[in-house]
Amino acid sequence: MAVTDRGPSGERVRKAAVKLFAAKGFHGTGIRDLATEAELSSASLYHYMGTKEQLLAGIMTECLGHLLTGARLAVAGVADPRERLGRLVVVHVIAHAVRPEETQVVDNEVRALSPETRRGVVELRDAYELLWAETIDEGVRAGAFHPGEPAVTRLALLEMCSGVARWYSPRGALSLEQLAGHYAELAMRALGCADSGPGPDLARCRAVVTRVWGAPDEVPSTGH
Amino acid sequence: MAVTDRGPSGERVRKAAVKLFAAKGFHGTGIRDLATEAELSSASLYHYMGTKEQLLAGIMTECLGHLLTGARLAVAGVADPRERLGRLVVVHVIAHAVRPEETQVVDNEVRALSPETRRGVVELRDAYELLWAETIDEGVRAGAFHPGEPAVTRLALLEMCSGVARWYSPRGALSLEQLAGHYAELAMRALGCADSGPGPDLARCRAVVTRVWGAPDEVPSTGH
Amino acid sequence: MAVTDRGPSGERVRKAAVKLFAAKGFHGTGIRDLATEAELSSASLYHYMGTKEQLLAGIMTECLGHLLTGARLAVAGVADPRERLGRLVVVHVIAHAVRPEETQVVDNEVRALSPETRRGVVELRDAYELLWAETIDEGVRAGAFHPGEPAVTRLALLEMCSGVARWYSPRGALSLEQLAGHYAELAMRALGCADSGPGPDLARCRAVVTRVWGAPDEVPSTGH
Amino acid sequence: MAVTDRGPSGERVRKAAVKLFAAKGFHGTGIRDLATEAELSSASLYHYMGTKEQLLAGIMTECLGHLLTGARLAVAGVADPRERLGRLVVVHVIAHAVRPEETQVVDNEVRALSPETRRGVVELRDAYELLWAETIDEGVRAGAFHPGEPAVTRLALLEMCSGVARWYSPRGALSLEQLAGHYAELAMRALGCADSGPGPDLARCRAVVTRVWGAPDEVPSTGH
DNA sequence: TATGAATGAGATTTCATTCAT
DNA sequence: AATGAATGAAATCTCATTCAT
Repeated sequence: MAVTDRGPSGERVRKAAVKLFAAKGFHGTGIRDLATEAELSSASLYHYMGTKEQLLAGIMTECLGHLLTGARLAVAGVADPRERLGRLVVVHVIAHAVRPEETQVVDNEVRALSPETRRGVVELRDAYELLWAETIDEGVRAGAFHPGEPAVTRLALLEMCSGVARWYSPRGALSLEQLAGHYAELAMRALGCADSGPGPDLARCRAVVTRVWGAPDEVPSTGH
Repeated sequence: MAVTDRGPSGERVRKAAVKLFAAKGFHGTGIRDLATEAELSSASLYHYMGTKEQLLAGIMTECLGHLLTGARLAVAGVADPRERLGRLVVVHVIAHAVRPEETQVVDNEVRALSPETRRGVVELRDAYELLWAETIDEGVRAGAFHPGEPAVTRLALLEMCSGVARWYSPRGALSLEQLAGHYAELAMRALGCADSGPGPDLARCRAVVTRVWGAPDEVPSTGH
Repeated sequence: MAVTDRGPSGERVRKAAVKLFAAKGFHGTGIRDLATEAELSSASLYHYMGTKEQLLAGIMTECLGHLLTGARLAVAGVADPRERLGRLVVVHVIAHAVRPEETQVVDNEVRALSPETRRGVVELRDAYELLWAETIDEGVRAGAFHPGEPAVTRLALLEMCSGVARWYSPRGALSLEQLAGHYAELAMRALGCADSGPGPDLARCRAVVTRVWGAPDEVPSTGH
Repeated sequence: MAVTDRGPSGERVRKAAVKLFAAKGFHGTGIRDLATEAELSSASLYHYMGTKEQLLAGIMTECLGHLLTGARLAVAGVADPRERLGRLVVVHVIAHAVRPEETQVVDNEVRALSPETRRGVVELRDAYELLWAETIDEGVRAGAFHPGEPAVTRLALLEMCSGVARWYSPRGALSLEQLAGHYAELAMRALGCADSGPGPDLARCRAVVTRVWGAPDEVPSTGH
C-alpha cells in the first residue's frame, strides 16, 4: 500500500505521477489525471499510493536519496577539491539531464508539502547541499577556489545546474558527457579556479548515476 | 473591469495575487485565498480581475514588459558587448532581487496558462531572451567572449541569474549592487571573457529598474 | 456562514438536518440528502453550515442550551425538592415530546462528534444532569426521597423520560400535560416519595418550554 | 458463508461487528474497520458475513431471539403477574447489563435495516414487547397493578430498563443482582403495586440469561 | 463599488463489494 | 480459508464563477 510498493501497477502509478507532477505541477494534477495516465480507476490508485501528498513525498524522498547517494559515491575517496566539486557538478547535471521529471518535481514542489512532510524532505536537500558547501570551503582553504562570495556562488551554481532539467534534450546537439563537462568548466570558472586540471572523471560519474537510478527509461522518440 | 484597472482595491488584488501565486503557485491558490489576502469578498474580486487566468496573464505580461523595457533602456546606446551583457545581467539580477514574487511567477507558472494566452507571454519571453542571445553572439563575433557552447551558456546564465529570486534577501550580507556585480563577474567568467573591464554601470542599471518598476514596496522588516 | 445564521435558507438547512439526523442518524444522512431536504444544491449548503459535523454540533449545543435554560427557569426560586424535581421531569418530558427530533439527536449522536467538539457538548450535558443530581440529593437529605440508589435512580429516570421522544405522538390519547404529569408521578414513585403533593406546576413548565424553544412548528398532519 | 457460520474467524467477525456497531453505529462503521477489528482482510470478511446489512440483521435477530427465549423461560409456569413482570424486568436488565453491545445495536440500529429485513426484526421485537404488555394487563385485571396509563407505563419501563446498557459497568458499585432487584422495585413502584412481595427470583433469572447467552465473555479489566 | 447567495462541476478520498488466485 | 487487486458509486467538501441587489 505504500508508495514504495512495486508491482506492475504500482510502478505505473509512480511513473504517471512523476510525469504529470513535472508537467503540470502537483496542484495542477488531479487524481483523475493520474488514474488516466496510470490506466487505473481513480479508486484503484489508492491501493498503491496513500494520499496524493504521500505519493509526492515518496517521489521526492526517493529522488533526493538517489542524488545524495550518487554524490557520495562519486566523491568517495577523492581528496582534491577541484575533482570533488567537478564530480558533484557532473553527477548533478547528468542526473538532472536523465531524470528531468523527478528532479524538477523536487525543485518545484516542496511548497506543496504539508509542514510535517516537508521537514524530512528539506533535511535531505540540506544534507545534499552541504556536500557542495563543504567542498567549496575546502577548495577555498586549499587556495584552489577564489569565489567572491562562496555562499552566493554555491547557490548560483546549484540553480544553474538544476536548470538543465528544464531544457536539456538528449536529441539536441550535446551529449550528456559534453554537457556535464561544459558545466564543470563553467563551475571552475565561476569559482575562479585558474588551473582546473583535466576535468572530472565523466565516465565514472555517468556510471554512478546509472548505478543509482538504474538505466534511464528508454528515451521516448517524441515529445519532451 | 480589466486587469489593468488600478484603484486602491484593484491594486490590492494584484498584490495579493502576486504574493500568493509566488508562494503557493497558481493552482495552489484559490479565489478565496485571494479574496482574503486582498480583503475583499470573492465576488468583489471579479470587478478587478477578469478570470483567475487573466489575472495571472496580466501579472506575467506586465512583469515581462518591465523586464524587456528595463533591459532595452539599460543597453540603449551601448556598443561594447561586454558592457551590454553585463548590463543585461545586472538588470536581470536586480529585477529578480527586488521583485522576486513577480519574477518567480513568470518563471514558474507559464504552464498554467491556456495555449492561447501562453502564446503572447512566450513571445515576450522570447523577445527578452533574444536580447541576451544577440549580445552573446556579438561578443563572440567581436572576439570578446569564448563560450564553449553559446546557446548552452546563455541558458545556464539565465537560470543562474533567475535563481536569485528564490533566495536573495535584502537583509542578508550582500547589497543589491554587490550581488549584481558579482553575477556580472560570474557571467564574464562563464563566457571566457579574459578582460572584463571595469564592469557594468551598476548605478545606471539600478536606476533603470527603479524607473521601470517604481520604487519597490517598502521592505517589510521581517520575513521574505 | 456559521450554523447559527438565520436567513430563510439557513433555517431550512437547520430544519432539514434536525429531521434527517433524527430519522436516519448522522452517518446515515448524506450531504445530498440534506441538500434535497433543504431544497438547495449541496454546494449551497456550505454557505450555511460549516462542515456537516459543525452543523451537528450546532444543533446539539442549541438544544442542550435550551434544555438547560428551560430547566433553570422552571426551578428558579423553587425550594421544595419535590416540586423542583417534578418540574425538571416535566420540562424534560415536554421538551422531548415537542422537540423529539432535536432531543433524539442529542441523545444518540454524541459519539459522531470528534473528541474536541464532543467535549463542549458533553460539558453542557453534564451541567444539565447535575441539576437533576443536586435536586435528588437535596430531596434525600430533606427526607423527601428514599431511592435505593440515588445515582442509579437518576440515570433510570433520565433514560425513561428521554425515551418519550421516541414514541410520543401529539395525535395519541395523551395530552402533553397528562403525559408530563404521569411521568412526574412515576418519578416520585421511583424516588419513594410517599407524599408527592399536588404535583408540579404543569402550566408554568409548559410556558417555560415554549418560551425557550418558541412555539413548536405546526404539527405536521401525517407521519412522525 | 451464512451469518450463522461459526468458525474461529467467523466468531471474530461477529464479535467485531457487535463491538463496532455498538460503539460507532452501523453507518459509522466501515468494512475496513470490521476487517481490522476481526484481524482479517476485508475480502475475507465476505466469507463469513453476507453483506454488511445481513451481518447486522443476524446480530439483531440472534439477540432478540435470546431475549425472547430468556423471557419465556423465565416466566414459564409463573402465574402471579407481579412475579412474572418482575422476572421480565430482571431478565431484561441483566441481559442489557451483560450484553450491552448487542442490546444497544438492537435498540439503535433498526432504522438502518432495509424495509424487508426490518420487518422480521420488528416482528421479533413486537413479540417480545407483547410479553410485557400481556403481563401488565393481567396485573391490572388482577388488581395488582394500578398504572395511570398502562401503555405509557410499559413504554416508560422498557426505555428505563434498556437504558442500563448505556451506563452499567460490572466494575461499579452494584452487582448484577442488586441492579436488577432495584429495577424490579422501580417497576413495581411505577405500576403502583402496593405489595410487591418478596421480589422476583433473581438467581433463576440470572441462570436463564446465562443459559441463553452462554457465559458472558470474560470481563475485560479496563475500559467499557 | 461591493457583496451575499447560489451553483455546476470537480476536487480528493472512502464506500461496500467482487473476483481471480 | 484467505487475500491482493480492482472498481463503480458515493462520500464530503471546494472550485471558479455568476448574478441580483
